[in-house]
Amino acid sequence: MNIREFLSEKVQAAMSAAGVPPDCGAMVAPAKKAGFGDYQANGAMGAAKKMGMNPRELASKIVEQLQLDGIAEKIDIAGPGFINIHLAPTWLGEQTGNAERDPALAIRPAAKAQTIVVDYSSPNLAKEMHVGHLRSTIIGDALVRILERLGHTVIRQNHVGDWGTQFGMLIAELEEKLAEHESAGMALADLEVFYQQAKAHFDADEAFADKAREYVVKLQSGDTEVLKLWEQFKQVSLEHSAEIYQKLNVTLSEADVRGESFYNDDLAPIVKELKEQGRCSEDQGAQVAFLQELADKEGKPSPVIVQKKGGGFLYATTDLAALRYRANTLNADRILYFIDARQSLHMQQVFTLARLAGFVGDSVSLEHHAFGTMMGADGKPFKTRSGGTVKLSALLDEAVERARAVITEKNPELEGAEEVARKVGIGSVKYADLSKTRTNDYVFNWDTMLSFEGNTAPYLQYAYTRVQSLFRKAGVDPESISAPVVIGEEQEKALAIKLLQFGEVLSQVAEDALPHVLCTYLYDVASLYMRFYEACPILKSDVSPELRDSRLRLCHLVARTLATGLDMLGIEVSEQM
RNA sequence: GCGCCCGUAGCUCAGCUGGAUAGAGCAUCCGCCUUCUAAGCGGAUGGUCGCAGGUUCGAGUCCUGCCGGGCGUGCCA
Repeated sequence: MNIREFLSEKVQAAMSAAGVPPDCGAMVAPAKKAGFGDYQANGAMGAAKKMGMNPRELASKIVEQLQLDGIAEKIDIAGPGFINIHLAPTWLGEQTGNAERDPALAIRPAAKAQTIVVDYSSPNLAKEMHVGHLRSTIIGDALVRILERLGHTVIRQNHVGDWGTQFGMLIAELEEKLAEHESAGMALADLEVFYQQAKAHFDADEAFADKAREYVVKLQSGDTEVLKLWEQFKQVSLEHSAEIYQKLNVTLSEADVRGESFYNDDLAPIVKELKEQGRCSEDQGAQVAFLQELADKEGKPSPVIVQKKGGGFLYATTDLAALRYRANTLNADRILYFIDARQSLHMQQVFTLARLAGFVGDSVSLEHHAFGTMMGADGKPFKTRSGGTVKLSALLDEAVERARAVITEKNPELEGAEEVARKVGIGSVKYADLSKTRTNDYVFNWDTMLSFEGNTAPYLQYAYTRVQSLFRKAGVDPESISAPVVIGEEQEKALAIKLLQFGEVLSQVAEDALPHVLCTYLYDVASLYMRFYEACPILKSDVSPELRDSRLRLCHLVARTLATGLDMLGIEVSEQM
């Protein structure tokens, strides 16, 4: 049940019956404040304006036509012409009962199942994943889970950085380590250190630098020995990433890796085709496409270099190849990119050029979902005191450590505390990032990221365990309860309405790619549940069996909504904590 | 210079197609555990929504200008 959609249709029908032109929207939305009903329709005011009528008068005409028998218990008109709808508890009870019984939680799959390519995480294999990779990885993964849940075919693409000049240096360094009888795994145990060593070596040793440059050329021309070294490097680095993904509970696997190197053979043909189409031309020795579509105020076109002076290719070329592959070979209807906002112009250029060149059809939706840079407390890009970046694995370990300490303090008897600490710690870090929508820069803070109170993952996880605890104590299988759901107390009503909005929230999140909307929703559910829990006794002796069962069913729907919603965010729940 | 993003409570952030008295969390203060898990609940304090105009029945939301911050802006990705 999508209440909003349902009421919209009803109000729309009443509006046309009242003589309102069809282009005036019903403007139905959940009421902003208690006291204004449960849902409000704001369309009357705009329509009255258009029709030259008194808005309150028109509102009352619409209300006369509004057929909500059995659905609304009261409809009133307030202020300049707001129509406030008070839903009937009996109807809400029925709807909630239906949702509780439905294995799909009354979530309807998307009207049209699409093929959606999601580009996310995409770390540079030359270095270890750091906190800056968190957003792309986590937000992308949440979207992937949500889209799949709604029935779409999702193709994950981990566009790892596994190509380019720096790899010559890294491979040359690796070769020397291997000659010293070190295994690749050992030499690359710490990618950060290895990278720094290689860089230092490169800067200090002229002969080594020459070899590094030579290896770049050999790599690109397919030299088997060099390729073998590269493969080894890549393998060890991917294992590092896989470890992080597992810790993070992210669904990416090695099968989703489609790195830059994958498109190597497509680059020359891409440029060739652009040339043939007359979309790029030589300028200062490079091949450049000038995009009039992205011209500035003075009409100066936006330049995109697709081939360097020396003949080498750039990331724009690679991204064009990737776009073509995703649109044509993977047959995407939508292609989503979860990448840093600093690449906004680049993405815009590539999207524009790909469309112009016909690499991507008009029907394919290209979406760059950008987010800002992680900043330190000083307002500068986030670094540790020593100037390095914070490794993702260190952050996650710290999070689990802190969660363990809290558990020891709050619930020393807890069985499986280690597992719970993991879920709470990791969940906190993920939720802290997922719950913010900021497209601009955001500040990294250990304490807010690892807080376990208020609007955090543990709050939601805790609400879930409270429900589970009730069922353990009652010794009842929630599926076996047959009593109807009866909505009596205001806390029950508020909770029921919120629970029925799950589906509409998911559709919005899928469309706008904004997981924080789901976070806010789940927090609301948990919060309303806590209030309900305080106000409405369930297993106490003075509660009638019918009321007890009704409330247990409400609890059951809460638990399933929270578990399902958190799962879509990639956050796990525990039976106890 | 030009372009993109942003400016909401002491701090971190919500605010959906413009709607009613701008909301949470943290922090601070006051209450609530002999009965369903206190990682909780109730209450209080706290805001010229950067500034100035404009559009209209109505603007945090849309438009213009300014101030402030971040990022990008031809051969790294």
